[in-house]
Amino acid sequence: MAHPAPTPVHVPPVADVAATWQRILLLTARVENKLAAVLQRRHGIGLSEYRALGHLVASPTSELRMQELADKVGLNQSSVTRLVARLNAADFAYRDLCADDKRGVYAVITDTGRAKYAEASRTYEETLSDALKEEGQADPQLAAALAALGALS
Amino acid sequence: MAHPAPTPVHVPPVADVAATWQRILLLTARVENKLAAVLQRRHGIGLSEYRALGHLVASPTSELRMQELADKVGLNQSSVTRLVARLNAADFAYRDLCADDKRGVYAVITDTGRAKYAEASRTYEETLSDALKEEGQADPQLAAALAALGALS
DNA sequence: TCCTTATTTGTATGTATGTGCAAGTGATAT
DNA sequence: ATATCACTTGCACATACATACAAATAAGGA
Repeated sequence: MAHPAPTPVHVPPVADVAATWQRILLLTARVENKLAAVLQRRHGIGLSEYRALGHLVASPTSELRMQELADKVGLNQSSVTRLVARLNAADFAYRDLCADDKRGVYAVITDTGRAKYAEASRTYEETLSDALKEEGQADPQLAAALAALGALS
Repeated sequence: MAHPAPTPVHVPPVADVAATWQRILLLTARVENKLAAVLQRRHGIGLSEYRALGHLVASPTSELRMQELADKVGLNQSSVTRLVARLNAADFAYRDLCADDKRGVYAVITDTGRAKYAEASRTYEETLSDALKEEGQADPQLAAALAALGALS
């Protein structure tokens, strides 16, 4: 083959979708593991618990129906039953029966839960920002993608 | 305050890192769940199993040390012991003792495993591409980020 | 050198946990 | 009544962590 086209400096990396997906998964796994570890160590709380508290805090009424909470945290109903049980055991939330529909159950955040969330959220945000920044430095292409989402700094 | 700076047409969406991270997590959760479901239904195989087979196929020697495999699939060493046990039970791989280091164990893919992977990988790639495309359509900003990584089409 | 002992390495097993699915229960709606 | 809804419970499973074990390697002492 005479005169093969000179390879451009930046070979556009062939977009192997599966390989790219794996990179994304490894990113999320590393960051999530770090978040979970830090939250557990510094505040004695799990990721699911933390996020559930976050959604409860964000609720104007300080409470959410079990199914709503399930949707928000991305767990199924049965998992949320147990999650709220754990929050209850830690005194971060309690279960309140719905007055007008006796099937319904509200998960309500307590003051203790609020305080725990306030405390943990500083750690969470900081750890998350740092972790993403770090990942971005190791992989500029990833950094660009994260920046496009507004996930950096 | 007189003369506040006129708000530009595109308010740069305030980059709440945590909220963005949640979007990414929901994306991965949805896609991974879909992949897992389709793989399980059409090929009777789990995601971890599929990915382990992928790494074994990619190995020039068709085998990997347990710890190597653990690193690649992003699982704990003990989880890989059980993962390979499942692959073994399904006749997709077998365990081979390392000759020069009797502590070492190789996980070796079988022809059956190879065939299963070849078959499942078509489903996997297709499902993944479709799912990402779909997610991208629902969220243009996400689409841009995915495109930056070469994860689309 | 050879033997003994300690440390490290590679993997396996016991146990606990969080999760999903399927089935169950009681309340509501049609 | 019957079906549907909101949630809970029983069960199974994949995973992580701590521990155990066996092989390899290192360190001394004769």
